[in-house]
Amino acid sequence: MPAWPDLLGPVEEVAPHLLGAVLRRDEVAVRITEVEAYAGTDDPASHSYRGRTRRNETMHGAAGHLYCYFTYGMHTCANVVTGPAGTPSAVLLRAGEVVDGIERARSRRGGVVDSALARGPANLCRALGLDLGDDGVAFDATSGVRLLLPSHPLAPAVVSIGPRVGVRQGWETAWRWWVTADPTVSAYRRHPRADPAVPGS
DNA sequence: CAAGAGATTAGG
DNA sequence: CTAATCTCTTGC
Repeated sequence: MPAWPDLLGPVEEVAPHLLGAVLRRDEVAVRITEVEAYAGTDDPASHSYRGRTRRNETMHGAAGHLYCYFTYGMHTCANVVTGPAGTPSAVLLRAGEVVDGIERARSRRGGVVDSALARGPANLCRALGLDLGDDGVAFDATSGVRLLLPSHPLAPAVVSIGPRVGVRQGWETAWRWWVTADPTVSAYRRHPRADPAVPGS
């Protein structure tokens, strides 16, 4: 029996179930309002599309771990790994609502309105104090990083679905889920040089 | 080996 | 629109 049976499964099924989950890092907790799915070698937008590297090592591990990566020379983003070991897939946590430790989150983010404290994948990490040192940690008491899944998935009526933000290849795949009209959700931005639509699709 | 792109963001 | 400047991929 895997440690996180609810996280193990096709990433496009697990991802929307993470909406409403609470990710806690010590005293700060965030209720997840926006996620994106990234799969293995068939998904051109995924870090694991071109195989295993030192950076995406955690993505190839077992479900129930945190995959943190560094990007654009300055930002950390966090994912929940959802595949069995050897099958890379993960859910990018794009935005959330700070539900505990808001004073600490404010001091880390400096000057933004509360709804923007954890808006955007890199900002969510800053609010929670997550960085590369948290890559690969398991969700358990000893790591200080915990994940509380909702007892029931959010009703489909309050969930919106659309294309992933900022990806150049595979942008047509509607693998982004967010809580409809939630003020903490980030704005959609197309990649400046997104691949043209495939004719006939 | 050098250059470019990237699951981003804040600031003009 | 640009800079910030890490990690990996692509091109010469």
